Amino acid sequence: MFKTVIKNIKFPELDNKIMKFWDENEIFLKTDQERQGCPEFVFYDGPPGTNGVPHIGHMLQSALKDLWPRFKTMRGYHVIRKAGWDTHGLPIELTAEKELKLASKRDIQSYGEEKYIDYCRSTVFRYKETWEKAIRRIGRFLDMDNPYMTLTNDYIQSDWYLLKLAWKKKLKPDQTEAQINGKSPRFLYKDYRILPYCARCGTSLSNFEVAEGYKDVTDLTLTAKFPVAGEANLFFAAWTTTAWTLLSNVALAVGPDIDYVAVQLKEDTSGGKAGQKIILAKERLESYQKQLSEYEIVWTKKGRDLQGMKYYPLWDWQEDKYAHRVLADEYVTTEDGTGIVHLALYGEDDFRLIRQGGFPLVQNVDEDGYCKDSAGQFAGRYFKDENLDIDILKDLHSRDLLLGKEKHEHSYPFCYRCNAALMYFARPGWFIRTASYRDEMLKANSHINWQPGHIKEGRFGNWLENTIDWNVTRERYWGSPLPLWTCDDPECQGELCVGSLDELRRSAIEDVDKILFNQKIGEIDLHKPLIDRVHIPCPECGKPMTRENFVLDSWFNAGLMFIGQWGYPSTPGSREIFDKQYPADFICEAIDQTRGWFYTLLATSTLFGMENGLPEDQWSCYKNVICTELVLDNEGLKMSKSKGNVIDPSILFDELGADATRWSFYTSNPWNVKRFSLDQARESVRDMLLPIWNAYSFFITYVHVDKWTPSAEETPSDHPLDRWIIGELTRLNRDVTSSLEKYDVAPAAWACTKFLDQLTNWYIRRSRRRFWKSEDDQDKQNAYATLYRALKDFSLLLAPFMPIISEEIYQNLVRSIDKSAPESVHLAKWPQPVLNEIDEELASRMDIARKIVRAGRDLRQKHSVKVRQPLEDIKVVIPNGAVTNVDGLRELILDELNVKDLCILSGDDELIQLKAKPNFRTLGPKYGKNVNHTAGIIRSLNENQIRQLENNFAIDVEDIQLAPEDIIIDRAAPEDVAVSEVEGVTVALNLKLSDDLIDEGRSRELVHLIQNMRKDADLNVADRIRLSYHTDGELDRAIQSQLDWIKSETLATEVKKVERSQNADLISQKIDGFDVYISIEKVETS
RNA sequence: GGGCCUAUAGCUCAGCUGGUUAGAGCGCACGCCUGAUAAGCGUGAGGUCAGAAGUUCAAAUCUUCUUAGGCCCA
Repeated sequence: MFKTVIKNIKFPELDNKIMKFWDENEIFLKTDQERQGCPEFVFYDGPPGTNGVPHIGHMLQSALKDLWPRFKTMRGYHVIRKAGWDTHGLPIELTAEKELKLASKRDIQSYGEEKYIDYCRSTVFRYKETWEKAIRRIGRFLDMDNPYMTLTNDYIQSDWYLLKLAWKKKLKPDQTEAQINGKSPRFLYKDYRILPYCARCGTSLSNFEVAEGYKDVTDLTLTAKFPVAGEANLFFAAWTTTAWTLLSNVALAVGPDIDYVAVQLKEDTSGGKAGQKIILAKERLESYQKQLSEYEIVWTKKGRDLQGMKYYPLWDWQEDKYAHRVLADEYVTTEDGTGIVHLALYGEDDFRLIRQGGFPLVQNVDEDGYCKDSAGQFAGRYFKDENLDIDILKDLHSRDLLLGKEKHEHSYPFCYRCNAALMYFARPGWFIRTASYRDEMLKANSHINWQPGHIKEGRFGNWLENTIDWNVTRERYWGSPLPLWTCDDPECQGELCVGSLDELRRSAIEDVDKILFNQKIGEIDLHKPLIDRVHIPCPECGKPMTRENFVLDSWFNAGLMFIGQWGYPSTPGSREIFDKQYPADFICEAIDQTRGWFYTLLATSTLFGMENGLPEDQWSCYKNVICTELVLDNEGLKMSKSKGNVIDPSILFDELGADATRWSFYTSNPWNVKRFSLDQARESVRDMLLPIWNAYSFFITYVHVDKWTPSAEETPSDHPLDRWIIGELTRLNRDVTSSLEKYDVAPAAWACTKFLDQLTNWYIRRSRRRFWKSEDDQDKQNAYATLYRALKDFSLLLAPFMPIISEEIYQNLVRSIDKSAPESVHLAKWPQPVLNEIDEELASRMDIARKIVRAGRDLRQKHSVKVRQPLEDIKVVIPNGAVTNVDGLRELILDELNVKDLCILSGDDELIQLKAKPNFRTLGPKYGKNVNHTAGIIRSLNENQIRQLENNFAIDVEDIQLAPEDIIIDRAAPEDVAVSEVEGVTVALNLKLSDDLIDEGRSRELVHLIQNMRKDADLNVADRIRLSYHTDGELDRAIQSQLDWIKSETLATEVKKVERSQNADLISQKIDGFDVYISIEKVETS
């Protein structure tokens, strides 16, 4: 027997109940166990960092990430849903630095590397429980007991495995990169890159940190004169805002297409002596007017013609036979300075050009910000020492190498921690040659299904096209260690990349297990600082090698979770599970991951795939991906603490519950920016949850009255409502299934909303009488069986979306009467749509019936005739081409509109005016420019002509032949008749009231009053009553004429007309202005 | 500065390959219903489709530009 249903449902309480049920019965575990041996559906969960709290955007993520695993489990797949946590990376170190009040790497050194790293480790899981709670609260099934964590030894060894793969792989000799720098052809190689760097803190900064610290400052800028080699009195003029970088100048850059002039000074000026010739961009002449004064242009040349010219360095100690030449590059502009740029190894573009041009890598200011001994008279000076600029300036001036100086205001980055001026410094790092397998990554991308589609060729494709080699290391402390050892002898090139702990054991000089044993955590620990104490004999010279002091980019770390989560390949058993769990069918993250996780997964898995001989379509470790957008507040602003517009997810759960919160994310495309508000989320309760609950509760109420139970061999009903709703259910099943298979959630949700409307506002509404009528006939059985199936299947289809309410309904509708059924809706089979249950013809007839009803209601409203007042007849005109047969649906319409008769009129009734409208779709191609002339003719066609066309005859009008398909016939109602039209369906209601109709209407009013009294008396729907009333005259006549009907409607066993004095319980009411006195009394059944 | 996305009713969003009068839900107004009832239903008002130009017989839809917002990267 079905359990009774709480009318006053509180969804957050239902959440508790169902989640408790899941826990106690280990439903999640069973989704794993019961699908063992089934085909795998592979889902990868991206690892969030847990030193921050989850926000509403993560709820969107969770809602989506939970949907497909549930769906696929029901579809018969085995789905592993392993949680993951990102436990490395800069955010953790920044938190630690802040809390320990450490401002620099030097501070960290003096605090103690080991203590610092211990502290980092201790903060990693600070909000892990908060995360776990939020994930559970939204009803997500996720294995958080066995998560993958990037800090484990198994995971780190996966890092090592992949790095070793890259290290072993070499460029082919014909690949150009090998020629450029003559460096290691390995796919893992050491190089430099320019990073924002604080010399005082000894730390490079992330872009984000740099952005924190820009300030407007006034600096002394100067324009130096570089003497052209072999030409007396000819100089290049180059401008700089950082005089100290001149100490490391190695080249000058010009724009290839920029016009440069050599101007000869006519007199001595502050910038030079008469006769000297200065080279600068023509466009910049004007701004040097003061220094140049009177001059003459000697020649004009394009920048590219200056390329290769040699010049003398500003100081003797800078001499280097490979340096001090001019090169041309597009990046040079004439926006400021002289249009000639001095290059030193303290800028990103500089670095690129210096490298491309094969210039020496000179840095005369060291990483502490002091001039090196090689910097002549400036050795030992601090780079931002104010006098340094002035001394350089004076020195140049004294040797007539200064064209000009001025104060210049610009914005310059400062260290956000210590306020010192930053410099851009070349830092070492280890790189993976991603650029050399760009084409392979593009091929891999071609096999990925992106939602939304434009990401594939757009944002992500563009990013791949522009891939440069990937710096996978950071000069930090807390992270996966780079497993690369290089020879202590600087002359020796020996290096070794270690691919696993076992390999390290075999290779190391020391006893690895002893050195790496971390007392505090009681196990081997591969992190710094222990790993730094391991040495390996050099394969080249046999001397000891020391580990390169880097940790891995945490993006690299996270990017190889496809092997890392199993600890592949070093963990026993990982190969077997990896083979089954690669590649992922589905991942889902926010759009910022195109440069993050989406990219790093692809970059690592493509390398992995190529090296392991996987086919091209498996180079990407994910096949389908949904990119979600941001969740904003209802003003379209980013939620942030400072604006105070953050919606705490727990508020949603406490007020609305998990299902409603989830649903509010499913109803719009997740790849569009979502404006989110609590009010909007509340709509999910009102629009979906309550109507579902009401429908379910309605069913249970009547099932209890009739003690109905489903039987195994239901004969299919031929009632049109039943056949129709089953067809719509099947259609829903088909549409939801295909949408979800395409990873397109919103249309699936919309289809559910539409079905719910059809179920509640039409099927149940129109079937109510079938449930409450007293005969227990086949029709009633059919109604029960149909509604039962609709609710049951609907709950199955909703299960991936709203796991709670669907579980509750399933438990009652299925499990409470069939203990052999799957224990949970989430272990049940997804219903298979039987497509021949969709009767398209019936569906379109039903559609017309609903339109007729709408038009009829419209008329009643316009003429203020209540639905309780029966009317004689309704006339309906249905457009040509539509189904004219409403047989079987006639009763529905009559009942809904409370009319006695319905007649379908042929199209030529006087009710209707025929109008022809041009069908541009066919006319356009036929008439082209003359389409408007033809359209005019069509609009002025008379009814006869239209009828001819309607009857499929072509006609000629004004020499133009019109075909039937050229017009669209519009049946409009003339303004002055009581007629209404809804989407082509026109109806007329007969509003004339006969005495009989009036009597009927009044007795319906009486029934209405009695029903209200039943409700007020708290009677059960099946309780019988005795009815007493008093009235006279017209109203009494009406009651007498409908007595039997009134009795059956109100379940009155007897009706007594009484005098007012006879019964004190009589309650005074009014019907149509007549007084009536009524009392009811419940009949006690024995 | 570059790439990508977005702009449609008061709000949140649909609108496919150009083609009838641009749709839905919410909100609002009015009304209905009441044997799902601290629910339910209907009708109505409300739009120069961000702006401009172009292609076309025809543009919310295609092209270009502009404006505003967003994300990512420099």
